[in-house]
Amino acid sequence: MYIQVGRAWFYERKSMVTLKYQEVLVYLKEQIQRGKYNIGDYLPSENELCVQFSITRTTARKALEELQKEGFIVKIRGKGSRVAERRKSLGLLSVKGFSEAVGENVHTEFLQRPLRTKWSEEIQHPIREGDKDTECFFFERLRFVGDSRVMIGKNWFPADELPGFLDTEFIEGSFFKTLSKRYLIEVLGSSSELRAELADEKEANILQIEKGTPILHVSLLFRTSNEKLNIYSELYCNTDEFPIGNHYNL
Amino acid sequence: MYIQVGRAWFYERKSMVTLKYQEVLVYLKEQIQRGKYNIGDYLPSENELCVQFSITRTTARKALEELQKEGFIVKIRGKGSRVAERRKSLGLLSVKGFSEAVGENVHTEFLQRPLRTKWSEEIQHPIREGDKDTECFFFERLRFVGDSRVMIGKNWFPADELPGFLDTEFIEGSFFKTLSKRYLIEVLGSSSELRAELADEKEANILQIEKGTPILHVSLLFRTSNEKLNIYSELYCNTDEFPIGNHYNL
DNA sequence: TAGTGGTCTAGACCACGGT
DNA sequence: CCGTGGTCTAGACCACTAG
Repeated sequence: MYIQVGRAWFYERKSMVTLKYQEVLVYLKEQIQRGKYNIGDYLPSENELCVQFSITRTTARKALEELQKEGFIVKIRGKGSRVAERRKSLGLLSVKGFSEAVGENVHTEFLQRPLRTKWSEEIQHPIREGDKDTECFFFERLRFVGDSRVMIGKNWFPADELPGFLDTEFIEGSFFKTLSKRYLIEVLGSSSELRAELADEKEANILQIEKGTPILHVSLLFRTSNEKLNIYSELYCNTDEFPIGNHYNL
Repeated sequence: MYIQVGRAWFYERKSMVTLKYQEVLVYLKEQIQRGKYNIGDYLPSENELCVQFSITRTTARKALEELQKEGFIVKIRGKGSRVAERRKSLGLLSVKGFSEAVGENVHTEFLQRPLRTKWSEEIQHPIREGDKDTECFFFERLRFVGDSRVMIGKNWFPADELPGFLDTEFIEGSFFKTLSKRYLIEVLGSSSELRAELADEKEANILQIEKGTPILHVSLLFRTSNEKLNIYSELYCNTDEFPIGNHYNL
Protein backbone atom coordinates (compact mmCIF):
# COMPACT_ATOMS: atom_id res chain seq x y z
CA MET A 1 0.00 0.00 0.00
CA TYR A 2 2.81 2.39 0.86
CA ILE A 3 6.04 2.70 -1.01
CA GLN A 4 9.33 4.24 -0.09
CA VAL A 5 11.11 6.90 -2.08
CA GLY A 6 14.45 7.65 -0.51
CA ARG A 7 13.68 7.71 3.21
CA ALA A 8 10.13 8.96 2.75
CA TRP A 9 6.89 7.06 2.35
CA PHE A 10 4.17 7.73 -0.15
CA TYR A 11 0.81 6.25 -0.78
CA GLU A 12 1.15 4.12 -3.92
CA ARG A 13 -0.82 5.22 -6.97
CA LYS A 14 -2.02 2.51 -9.23
CA SER A 15 -0.15 2.90 -12.47
CA MET A 16 2.19 5.73 -11.58
CA VAL A 17 4.45 4.15 -9.03
CA THR A 18 6.50 7.30 -8.50
CA LEU A 19 5.80 10.89 -9.29
CA LYS A 20 8.85 12.26 -10.99
CA TYR A 21 8.75 15.57 -9.20
CA GLN A 22 8.55 13.74 -5.87
CA GLU A 23 11.58 11.72 -6.78
CA VAL A 24 13.50 14.95 -7.34
CA LEU A 25 11.96 16.49 -4.23
CA VAL A 26 12.98 13.62 -1.99
CA TYR A 27 16.44 13.50 -3.52
CA LEU A 28 17.07 17.18 -2.93
CA LYS A 29 15.59 17.12 0.56
CA GLU A 30 17.91 14.28 1.51
CA GLN A 31 20.93 16.08 0.10
CA ILE A 32 20.05 19.11 2.19
CA GLN A 33 19.32 17.14 5.36
CA ARG A 34 22.56 15.20 5.00
CA GLY A 35 24.52 18.40 4.66
CA LYS A 36 25.65 18.14 1.05
CA TYR A 37 24.06 21.55 0.62
CA ASN A 38 24.29 23.93 3.56
CA ILE A 39 22.42 27.09 4.33
CA GLY A 40 23.38 29.66 1.72
CA ASP A 41 24.47 27.09 -0.88
CA TYR A 42 22.78 26.93 -4.26
CA LEU A 43 21.11 23.77 -5.51
CA PRO A 44 21.68 22.59 -9.08
CA SER A 45 19.90 24.88 -11.53
CA GLU A 46 16.61 23.89 -13.08
CA ASN A 47 18.28 23.03 -16.35
CA GLU A 48 20.86 20.85 -14.62
CA LEU A 49 18.08 18.97 -12.84
CA CYS A 50 16.36 18.46 -16.20
CA VAL A 51 19.44 16.68 -17.51
CA GLN A 52 20.20 14.73 -14.31
CA PHE A 53 16.70 13.32 -14.03
CA SER A 54 15.65 13.35 -17.69
CA ILE A 55 12.70 15.58 -17.03
CA THR A 56 11.38 18.85 -18.39
CA ARG A 57 11.72 22.18 -16.69
CA THR A 58 8.06 22.15 -15.64
CA THR A 59 8.72 19.05 -13.55
CA ALA A 60 11.96 20.32 -12.12
CA ARG A 61 10.24 23.57 -11.20
CA LYS A 62 7.40 21.72 -9.49
CA ALA A 63 9.88 19.95 -7.25
CA LEU A 64 11.69 23.17 -6.40
CA GLU A 65 8.44 25.01 -5.73
CA GLU A 66 7.38 22.32 -3.29
CA LEU A 67 10.78 22.52 -1.65
CA GLN A 68 10.31 26.26 -1.31
CA LYS A 69 6.80 25.85 0.10
CA GLU A 70 8.20 23.53 2.76
CA GLY A 71 10.74 26.16 3.68
CA PHE A 72 13.94 24.45 2.55
CA ILE A 73 14.97 26.86 -0.20
CA VAL A 74 14.40 30.33 -1.57
CA LYS A 75 14.38 30.76 -5.33
CA ILE A 76 16.14 33.86 -6.63
CA ARG A 77 15.65 35.06 -10.17
CA GLY A 78 18.89 35.31 -12.07
CA LYS A 79 20.83 33.41 -9.40
CA GLY A 80 19.34 30.09 -8.41
CA SER A 81 17.75 28.16 -5.56
CA ARG A 82 19.43 28.93 -2.26
CA VAL A 83 19.13 26.70 0.78
CA ALA A 84 17.31 28.62 3.51
CA GLU A 85 17.13 28.32 7.25
CA ARG A 86 14.45 25.77 7.97
CA ARG A 87 11.28 26.98 9.65
CA LYS A 88 10.99 25.74 13.14
CA SER A 89 8.00 25.26 15.37
CA LEU A 90 4.59 25.32 13.74
CA GLY A 91 1.89 26.88 15.80
CA LEU A 92 2.47 25.37 19.19
CA LEU A 93 3.94 27.62 21.77
CA SER A 94 7.54 27.03 22.48
CA VAL A 95 10.08 28.79 24.58
CA LYS A 96 12.46 30.54 22.27
CA GLY A 97 15.61 28.54 22.58
CA PHE A 98 13.86 25.20 23.08
CA SER A 99 14.15 24.34 19.40
CA GLU A 100 17.50 25.98 18.77
CA ALA A 101 19.11 24.69 21.93
CA VAL A 102 17.73 21.19 21.60
CA GLY A 103 19.19 18.73 24.01
CA GLU A 104 21.53 19.57 26.79
CA ASN A 105 20.45 23.12 27.40
CA VAL A 106 16.82 22.26 27.94
CA HIS A 107 15.29 19.93 30.47
CA THR A 108 12.13 19.27 32.35
CA GLU A 109 11.35 18.16 35.89
CA PHE A 110 8.10 16.84 37.32
CA LEU A 111 6.57 18.91 40.08
CA GLN A 112 3.73 16.42 40.17
CA ARG A 113 3.83 13.08 38.38
CA PRO A 114 0.63 12.02 36.60
CA LEU A 115 -2.23 11.12 38.91
CA ARG A 116 -5.98 10.71 38.75
CA THR A 117 -7.89 13.56 40.30
CA LYS A 118 -10.78 16.01 39.97
CA TRP A 119 -10.99 18.87 37.49
CA SER A 120 -9.38 21.99 38.85
CA GLU A 121 -10.83 25.46 39.27
CA GLU A 122 -7.57 26.75 37.90
CA ILE A 123 -8.50 25.83 34.34
CA GLN A 124 -9.45 28.98 32.45
CA HIS A 125 -11.18 27.50 29.44
CA PRO A 126 -14.73 26.30 30.11
CA ILE A 127 -14.58 22.53 30.58
CA ARG A 128 -16.60 20.84 27.88
CA GLU A 129 -19.77 18.99 28.73
CA GLY A 130 -18.53 15.47 28.03
CA ASP A 131 -15.37 16.03 30.01
CA LYS A 132 -17.03 16.93 33.28
CA ASP A 133 -18.54 13.46 33.65
CA THR A 134 -15.28 11.70 34.34
CA GLU A 135 -12.27 12.35 36.46
CA CYS A 136 -9.07 13.54 34.86
CA PHE A 137 -5.36 12.88 34.80
CA PHE A 138 -3.14 15.70 35.91
CA PHE A 139 0.57 16.40 35.90
CA GLU A 140 2.75 19.41 36.45
CA ARG A 141 6.23 20.12 35.21
CA LEU A 142 8.93 22.74 35.46
CA ARG A 143 10.94 23.59 32.35
CA PHE A 144 14.49 24.84 32.33
CA VAL A 145 16.66 26.50 29.76
CA GLY A 146 20.15 25.98 31.06
CA ASP A 147 19.83 26.75 34.76
CA SER A 148 17.01 29.23 34.28
CA ARG A 149 13.55 28.16 35.37
CA VAL A 150 11.34 29.49 32.61
CA MET A 151 7.97 27.76 32.73
CA ILE A 152 5.54 25.93 34.96
CA GLY A 153 3.22 23.72 32.90
CA LYS A 154 0.07 22.09 34.25
CA ASN A 155 -2.00 19.68 32.20
CA TRP A 156 -5.42 18.09 32.63
CA PHE A 157 -7.33 15.66 30.40
CA PRO A 158 -10.12 13.08 30.69
CA ALA A 159 -8.80 9.96 32.39
CA ASP A 160 -10.81 7.47 30.36
CA GLU A 161 -9.19 8.27 27.04
CA LEU A 162 -5.64 7.24 27.81
CA PRO A 163 -5.69 3.79 29.44
CA GLY A 164 -2.46 2.85 31.12
CA PHE A 165 -1.20 6.43 31.08
CA LEU A 166 -0.17 6.40 34.75
CA ASP A 167 2.21 3.53 34.06
CA THR A 168 3.67 4.98 30.87
CA GLU A 169 7.04 6.61 30.66
CA PHE A 170 7.12 9.75 28.53
CA ILE A 171 8.85 9.17 25.20
CA GLU A 172 11.87 11.45 25.02
CA GLY A 173 10.31 13.41 27.85
CA SER A 174 7.59 14.71 25.60
CA PHE A 175 3.90 14.42 26.34
CA PHE A 176 2.87 15.06 22.75
CA LYS A 177 5.38 12.58 21.38
CA THR A 178 3.98 10.03 23.79
CA LEU A 179 0.45 10.76 22.62
CA SER A 180 1.54 10.30 19.04
CA LYS A 181 3.65 7.18 19.36
CA ARG A 182 1.89 5.30 22.14
CA TYR A 183 -1.74 6.27 21.45
CA LEU A 184 -1.56 7.43 17.80
CA ILE A 185 -3.27 10.68 18.77
CA GLU A 186 -2.22 13.90 17.06
CA VAL A 187 -2.85 17.48 18.08
CA LEU A 188 -5.04 19.16 15.47
CA GLY A 189 -5.42 22.62 16.87
CA SER A 190 -5.38 24.81 19.88
CA SER A 191 -7.09 27.76 21.40
CA SER A 192 -5.28 29.98 23.81
CA GLU A 193 -5.77 32.92 26.11
CA LEU A 194 -2.92 35.12 27.17
CA ARG A 195 -2.64 37.17 30.32
CA ALA A 196 0.09 39.17 31.95
CA GLU A 197 0.03 38.68 35.72
CA LEU A 198 2.18 39.22 38.76
CA ALA A 199 3.76 36.13 40.21
CA ASP A 200 2.19 35.00 43.48
CA GLU A 201 4.29 33.56 46.24
CA LYS A 202 4.06 29.95 45.13
CA GLU A 203 4.88 30.68 41.51
CA ALA A 204 7.70 32.98 42.49
CA ASN A 205 9.16 30.26 44.69
CA ILE A 206 9.10 27.65 41.99
CA LEU A 207 10.47 29.95 39.30
CA GLN A 208 12.93 31.48 41.76
CA ILE A 209 11.95 35.02 41.02
CA GLU A 210 10.71 37.83 43.21
CA LYS A 211 7.08 37.86 44.12
CA GLY A 212 5.41 40.49 41.96
CA THR A 213 7.56 39.86 38.88
CA PRO A 214 5.41 39.99 35.73
CA ILE A 215 4.74 36.54 34.29
CA LEU A 216 2.93 35.35 31.22
CA HIS A 217 -0.05 33.13 31.89
CA VAL A 218 -1.06 31.03 28.86
CA SER A 219 -4.30 29.06 29.02
CA LEU A 220 -4.49 26.41 26.32
CA LEU A 221 -7.12 24.03 25.07
CA PHE A 222 -5.80 21.45 22.61
CA ARG A 223 -8.06 19.65 20.18
CA THR A 224 -6.81 16.22 19.10
CA SER A 225 -7.58 13.52 16.58
CA ASN A 226 -9.45 11.72 19.38
CA GLU A 227 -12.39 14.05 19.66
CA LYS A 228 -13.00 12.99 23.26
CA LEU A 229 -9.50 13.94 24.28
CA ASN A 230 -9.33 17.64 25.03
CA ILE A 231 -6.18 18.72 26.79
CA TYR A 232 -6.35 21.69 29.13
CA SER A 233 -3.09 23.42 29.97
CA GLU A 234 -2.11 26.35 32.12
CA LEU A 235 1.39 27.69 31.62
CA TYR A 236 3.15 30.26 33.80
CA CYS A 237 6.21 31.70 32.12
CA ASN A 238 9.03 33.91 33.18
CA THR A 239 9.63 35.78 29.92
CA ASP A 240 12.35 37.97 31.31
CA GLU A 241 15.19 36.10 29.70
CA PHE A 242 13.33 33.89 27.21
CA PRO A 243 10.24 35.21 25.44
CA ILE A 244 7.64 32.70 24.31
CA GLY A 245 7.65 32.14 20.56
CA ASN A 246 4.91 31.06 18.23
CA HIS A 247 5.02 30.50 14.47
CA TYR A 248 2.09 30.16 12.20
CA ASN A 249 2.00 29.33 8.52
CA LEU A 250 -0.86 28.70 6.20
CA MET B 1 5.63 52.52 -11.89
CA TYR B 2 2.53 50.84 -10.50
CA ILE B 3 -0.46 49.74 -12.50
CA GLN B 4 -3.94 48.82 -11.51
CA VAL B 5 -5.60 45.49 -12.27
CA GLY B 6 -9.16 45.48 -11.10
CA ARG B 7 -9.01 47.36 -7.82
CA ALA B 8 -5.53 46.15 -7.01
CA TRP B 9 -2.08 47.55 -7.58
CA PHE B 10 0.90 45.74 -9.00
CA TYR B 11 4.43 46.71 -9.76
CA GLU B 12 4.73 47.16 -13.51
CA ARG B 13 7.09 44.85 -15.35
CA LYS B 14 8.77 46.24 -18.38
CA SER B 15 7.42 44.45 -21.41
CA MET B 16 4.81 42.30 -19.74
CA VAL B 17 2.37 44.87 -18.48
CA THR B 18 0.17 42.28 -16.82
CA LEU B 19 0.88 38.74 -15.84
CA LYS B 20 -1.95 36.68 -17.21
CA TYR B 21 -2.23 34.44 -14.20
CA GLN B 22 -2.47 37.51 -11.98
CA GLU B 23 -5.27 38.83 -14.09
CA VAL B 24 -7.18 35.62 -13.48
CA LEU B 25 -6.18 35.60 -9.83
CA VAL B 26 -7.41 39.14 -9.27
CA TYR B 27 -10.62 38.46 -11.14
CA LEU B 28 -11.45 35.36 -9.11
CA LYS B 29 -10.49 36.95 -5.82
CA GLU B 30 -12.78 39.86 -6.49
CA GLN B 31 -15.63 37.58 -7.42
CA ILE B 32 -15.21 35.75 -4.14
CA GLN B 33 -14.85 38.90 -2.06
CA ARG B 34 -17.90 40.42 -3.68
CA GLY B 35 -19.92 37.33 -2.92
CA LYS B 36 -20.51 36.00 -6.40
CA TYR B 37 -19.03 32.75 -5.14
CA ASN B 38 -19.84 31.83 -1.58
CA ILE B 39 -18.25 29.31 0.73
CA GLY B 40 -18.89 25.86 -0.68
CA ASP B 41 -19.46 27.06 -4.24
CA TYR B 42 -17.27 25.81 -7.06
CA LEU B 43 -15.29 28.19 -9.25
CA PRO B 44 -15.26 27.75 -13.03
CA SER B 45 -13.21 24.70 -13.98
CA GLU B 46 -9.69 25.03 -15.30
CA ASN B 47 -10.87 24.38 -18.82
CA GLU B 48 -13.58 27.01 -18.57
CA LEU B 49 -11.02 29.54 -17.37
CA CYS B 50 -8.83 28.63 -20.34
CA VAL B 51 -11.62 29.59 -22.70
CA GLN B 52 -12.76 32.69 -20.78
CA PHE B 53 -9.29 34.18 -20.61
CA SER B 54 -7.72 32.66 -23.72
CA ILE B 55 -4.98 30.99 -21.76
CA THR B 56 -3.61 27.50 -21.42
CA ARG B 57 -4.28 25.21 -18.52
CA THR B 58 -0.82 25.79 -17.08
CA THR B 59 -1.67 29.44 -16.62
CA ALA B 60 -5.14 28.80 -15.24
CA ARG B 61 -3.67 26.30 -12.81
CA LYS B 62 -1.06 28.79 -11.65
CA ALA B 63 -3.80 31.27 -10.74
CA LEU B 64 -5.81 28.62 -8.88
CA GLU B 65 -2.76 27.35 -7.04
CA GLU B 66 -2.00 30.84 -5.80
CA LEU B 67 -5.62 31.23 -4.74
CA GLN B 68 -5.33 27.99 -2.81
CA LYS B 69 -2.07 29.05 -1.19
CA GLU B 70 -3.78 32.19 0.05
CA GLY B 71 -6.54 30.11 1.58
CA PHE B 72 -9.47 31.10 -0.62
CA ILE B 73 -10.15 27.75 -2.27
CA VAL B 74 -9.49 24.06 -1.97
CA LYS B 75 -8.90 22.12 -5.15
CA ILE B 76 -10.57 18.72 -5.27
CA ARG B 77 -9.58 16.16 -7.84
CA GLY B 78 -12.51 15.06 -9.97
CA LYS B 79 -14.76 17.82 -8.64
CA GLY B 80 -13.33 21.31 -8.93
CA SER B 81 -12.12 24.29 -6.94
CA ARG B 82 -14.33 24.93 -3.94
CA VAL B 83 -14.41 28.23 -2.11
CA ALA B 84 -13.15 27.61 1.40
CA GLU B 85 -13.80 29.37 4.61
CA ARG B 86 -11.05 31.90 4.78
CA ARG B 87 -9.27 31.08 7.95
CA LYS B 88 -9.87 34.02 10.18
CA SER B 89 -7.63 34.36 13.12
CA LEU B 90 -4.57 33.50 11.08
CA GLY B 91 -2.53 33.11 14.14
CA LEU B 92 -3.57 36.71 14.48
CA LEU B 93 -4.07 37.68 18.01
CA SER B 94 -7.41 39.13 18.79
CA VAL B 95 -8.76 40.56 21.95
CA LYS B 96 -11.34 38.19 23.26
CA GLY B 97 -14.57 39.95 22.64
CA PHE B 98 -13.40 41.65 19.47
CA SER B 99 -14.85 38.92 17.34
CA GLU B 100 -17.85 38.11 19.50
CA ALA B 101 -18.77 41.67 20.27
CA VAL B 102 -18.19 43.00 16.79
CA GLY B 103 -19.56 46.45 16.29
CA GLU B 104 -20.69 48.85 18.94
CA ASN B 105 -18.66 47.52 21.80
CA VAL B 106 -15.37 47.74 20.01
CA HIS B 107 -13.65 50.71 18.49
CA THR B 108 -10.26 52.01 17.54
CA GLU B 109 -8.62 55.41 17.66
CA PHE B 110 -5.46 56.60 15.98
CA LEU B 111 -2.69 57.71 18.29
CA GLN B 112 -0.61 58.37 15.19
CA ARG B 113 -2.04 58.41 11.68
CA PRO B 114 0.05 56.72 8.98
CA LEU B 115 3.23 58.58 8.11
CA ARG B 116 6.51 57.90 6.40
CA THR B 117 9.41 57.53 8.78
CA LYS B 118 12.50 55.54 9.71
CA TRP B 119 12.51 52.03 11.14
CA SER B 120 12.18 52.04 14.91
CA GLU B 121 14.43 50.51 17.53
CA GLU B 122 11.28 49.37 19.25
CA ILE B 123 10.76 46.53 16.76
CA GLN B 124 11.72 43.25 18.43
CA HIS B 125 12.01 40.99 15.40
CA PRO B 126 15.19 41.46 13.38
CA ILE B 127 14.38 43.66 10.39
CA ARG B 128 14.96 41.74 7.20
CA GLU B 129 17.72 42.73 4.83
CA GLY B 130 15.60 44.02 1.99
CA ASP B 131 13.44 46.06 4.33
CA LYS B 132 16.26 48.13 5.77
CA ASP B 133 16.97 49.78 2.42
CA THR B 134 13.79 51.82 2.32
CA GLU B 135 11.88 53.95 4.75
CA CYS B 136 8.70 52.61 6.26
CA PHE B 137 5.14 53.59 6.96
CA PHE B 138 4.10 53.67 10.58
CA PHE B 139 0.86 54.08 12.45
CA GLU B 140 -0.28 53.58 16.01
CA ARG B 141 -3.73 52.89 17.34
CA LEU B 142 -5.52 52.43 20.61
CA ARG B 143 -8.21 49.77 20.83
CA PHE B 144 -11.19 49.89 23.12
CA VAL B 145 -13.69 47.33 24.30
CA GLY B 146 -16.57 49.41 25.54
CA ASP B 147 -14.88 52.17 27.50
CA SER B 148 -11.91 50.03 28.48
CA ARG B 149 -8.59 50.74 26.79
CA VAL B 150 -7.20 47.33 26.11
CA MET B 151 -4.44 47.54 23.52
CA ILE B 152 -1.87 49.83 21.97
CA GLY B 153 -0.94 48.61 18.49
CA LYS B 154 2.05 49.91 16.53
CA ASN B 155 2.72 48.83 12.96
CA TRP B 156 5.65 49.28 10.57
CA PHE B 157 6.12 48.11 6.97
CA PRO B 158 8.20 49.04 3.90
CA ALA B 159 6.80 52.20 2.34
CA ASP B 160 7.44 51.25 -1.27
CA GLU B 161 5.05 48.30 -1.32
CA LEU B 162 1.81 50.16 -0.68
CA PRO B 163 1.60 53.15 -3.04
CA GLY B 164 -1.03 55.66 -2.08
CA PHE B 165 -1.36 54.23 1.41
CA LEU B 166 -1.09 57.59 3.14
CA ASP B 167 -4.14 58.83 1.25
CA THR B 168 -6.17 55.67 1.79
CA GLU B 169 -8.97 55.41 4.28
CA PHE B 170 -9.03 52.14 6.19
CA ILE B 171 -11.83 49.87 5.00
CA GLU B 172 -14.17 49.25 7.93
CA GLY B 173 -11.38 50.51 10.16
CA SER B 174 -9.32 47.41 9.50
CA PHE B 175 -5.76 47.46 8.25
CA PHE B 176 -5.85 43.86 7.09
CA LYS B 177 -9.16 44.31 5.31
CA THR B 178 -7.65 47.30 3.54
CA LEU B 179 -4.65 45.23 2.53
CA SER B 180 -6.91 42.54 1.15
CA LYS B 181 -9.46 44.65 -0.67
CA ARG B 182 -7.38 47.57 -1.85
CA TYR B 183 -4.09 45.82 -2.54
CA LEU B 184 -5.19 42.17 -2.77
CA ILE B 185 -2.50 41.19 -0.33
CA GLU B 186 -3.25 38.39 2.13
CA VAL B 187 -1.53 37.46 5.35
CA LEU B 188 0.03 34.03 4.95
CA GLY B 189 1.66 33.56 8.30
CA SER B 190 3.05 35.13 11.39
CA SER B 191 5.75 34.77 13.93
CA SER B 192 5.30 36.12 17.40
CA GLU B 193 7.13 36.63 20.65
CA LEU B 194 5.32 37.07 23.92
CA ARG B 195 6.55 38.88 27.00
CA ALA B 196 5.01 39.93 30.27
CA GLU B 197 6.21 43.38 31.29
CA LEU B 198 5.36 46.17 33.67
CA ALA B 199 3.71 49.22 32.13
CA ASP B 200 5.99 52.22 31.88
CA GLU B 201 4.66 55.70 32.44
CA LYS B 202 3.71 56.38 28.84
CA GLU B 203 1.93 53.08 28.34
CA ALA B 204 0.17 53.44 31.66
CA ASN B 205 -1.04 56.90 30.69
CA ILE B 206 -2.46 55.78 27.38
CA LEU B 207 -4.11 52.67 28.79
CA GLN B 208 -5.21 54.58 31.89
CA ILE B 209 -3.79 52.06 34.31
CA GLU B 210 -1.32 52.38 37.13
CA LYS B 211 2.33 52.43 36.26
CA GLY B 212 3.71 48.99 37.11
CA THR B 213 0.60 47.08 36.12
CA PRO B 214 1.55 43.88 34.27
CA ILE B 215 0.94 44.14 30.53
CA LEU B 216 1.35 41.68 27.71
CA HIS B 217 3.83 42.68 25.03
CA VAL B 218 3.32 40.86 21.72
CA SER B 219 5.91 41.26 18.97
CA LEU B 220 4.62 40.12 15.58
CA LEU B 221 6.08 39.65 12.16
CA PHE B 222 3.52 38.98 9.45
CA ARG B 223 4.41 37.32 6.15
CA THR B 224 2.11 38.20 3.25
CA SER B 225 1.38 37.13 -0.30
CA ASN B 226 3.56 40.06 -1.40
CA GLU B 227 6.90 38.67 -0.36
CA LYS B 228 8.38 42.14 -0.07
CA LEU B 229 5.71 43.24 2.39
CA ASN B 230 6.64 42.19 5.88
CA ILE B 231 4.59 43.81 8.60
CA TYR B 232 6.16 44.40 11.99
CA SER B 233 3.83 44.96 14.93
CA GLU B 234 4.30 45.65 18.59
CA LEU B 235 1.22 45.28 20.78
CA TYR B 236 0.89 46.31 24.41
CA CYS B 237 -2.17 44.84 26.05
CA ASN B 238 -3.92 45.29 29.32
CA THR B 239 -5.16 41.74 29.87
CA ASP B 240 -6.71 42.47 33.21
CA GLU B 241 -10.27 42.53 31.97
CA PHE B 242 -9.86 41.07 28.48
CA PRO B 243 -7.33 38.32 27.83
CA ILE B 244 -5.82 38.01 24.36
CA GLY B 245 -7.12 35.05 22.38
CA ASN B 246 -5.52 33.02 19.65
CA HIS B 247 -6.85 30.08 17.67
CA TYR B 248 -4.86 27.64 15.65
CA ASN B 249 -6.01 24.85 13.43
CA LEU B 250 -3.92 22.52 11.37
C1' DT C 1 -19.06 8.08 -19.77
C1' DA C 2 -18.11 12.95 -19.44
C1' DG C 3 -15.83 16.24 -16.82
C1' DT C 4 -12.63 17.41 -13.22
C1' DG C 5 -7.99 18.22 -11.41
C1' DG C 6 -2.85 16.03 -11.37
C1' DT C 7 1.24 15.10 -13.90
C1' DC C 8 4.28 15.69 -17.77
C1' DT C 9 6.47 16.87 -22.35
C1' DA C 10 9.00 20.05 -25.60
C1' DG C 11 9.32 23.80 -26.83
C1' DA C 12 9.38 29.60 -26.53
C1' DC C 13 10.34 34.37 -24.93
C1' DC C 14 11.26 37.27 -21.01
C1' DA C 15 13.66 39.77 -16.88
C1' DC C 16 17.34 39.63 -13.81
C1' DG C 17 22.33 38.95 -12.04
C1' DG C 18 26.99 38.71 -12.71
C1' DT C 19 31.09 38.48 -16.03
C1' DC D 1 27.08 38.25 -22.86
C1' DC D 2 25.44 33.90 -20.75
C1' DG D 3 23.05 31.41 -17.29
C1' DT D 4 19.48 31.88 -13.96
C1' DG D 5 14.58 31.64 -12.70
C1' DG D 6 9.56 33.50 -14.32
C1' DT D 7 5.89 33.12 -17.55
C1' DC D 8 3.42 30.88 -21.22
C1' DT D 9 1.83 27.82 -25.12
C1' DA D 10 -0.26 23.50 -27.05
C1' DG D 11 -0.58 19.60 -26.61
C1' DA D 12 -0.87 14.49 -23.92
C1' DC D 13 -2.21 10.78 -20.64
C1' DC D 14 -3.72 9.75 -16.06
C1' DA D 15 -6.83 9.20 -11.71
C1' DC D 16 -10.83 10.51 -9.48
C1' DT D 17 -15.99 11.86 -9.13
C1' DA D 18 -20.59 11.61 -10.31
C1' DG D 19 -24.57 10.84 -13.14
